[in-house]
Amino acid sequence: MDNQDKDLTNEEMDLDEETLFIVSQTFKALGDPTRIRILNLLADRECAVSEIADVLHLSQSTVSHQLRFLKNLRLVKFRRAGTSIFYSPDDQHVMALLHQAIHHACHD
Amino acid sequence: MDNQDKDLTNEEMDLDEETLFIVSQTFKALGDPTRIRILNLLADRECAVSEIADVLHLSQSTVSHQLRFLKNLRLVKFRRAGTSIFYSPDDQHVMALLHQAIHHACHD
DNA sequence: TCATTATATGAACAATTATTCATATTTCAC
DNA sequence: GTGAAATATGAATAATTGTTCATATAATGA
Repeated sequence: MDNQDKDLTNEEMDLDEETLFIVSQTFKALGDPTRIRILNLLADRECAVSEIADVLHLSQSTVSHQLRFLKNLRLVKFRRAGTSIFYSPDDQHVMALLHQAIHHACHD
Repeated sequence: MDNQDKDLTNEEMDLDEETLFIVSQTFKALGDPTRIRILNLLADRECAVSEIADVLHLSQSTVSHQLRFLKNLRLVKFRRAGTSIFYSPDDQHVMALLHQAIHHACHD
């Protein structure tokens, strides 16, 4: 029996390559403490790069690199305001996953 | 203002180190295609190591290594039956995260 | 006990990744 | 335009990680 032979939802069968890629990329994005801290901060409020660096005690370069990572996956968006660039979350699904995981880690 | 000064839920503030570690470890576990495929299979049914290897076309060693990884994080449990060892999921929260992510990847 | 089957483990290797340092780019005020 | 401030980028490095190969351990049946 292969994937085409069932009309159930796909989730109990072997995943196609694209889905597998998207899912693993998404979780990989959330699998680093620095990115978790950045997203968790942005969940609270839109922040400029330097602000993130200050609040989280990270170098400007580190923050910028990680924001590029998150931007490439469309997990954050940004707007320019003068010389500053303000970042905010751009994927409610992923933010929900993060929120859930934090909640479970805190309460279990 | 530091973390003790608010009585809101913690999730909008900087995370303590332990929570950060647990959350990032959890997502790291889900951040690899092989582990995702294994967990997704186990979500459907309890499986022996060799069965996982066969179904997913992976080497016995790879499966065993990844199961150890998942076992260390208490994401799977196992029972022995003769010379076989059957694995199954052991963390409903993490399985829920995986299920959600797959669902979103498939439907968005 | 011995051979067989199933699983686990350790070392080695290639690949990926997070951070740092130095420097480039962009915008604005003057 | 020039200088200053904010952000982005590239190269280099150290650390982590996933797989493979070879071998060890454990349970079974004869």
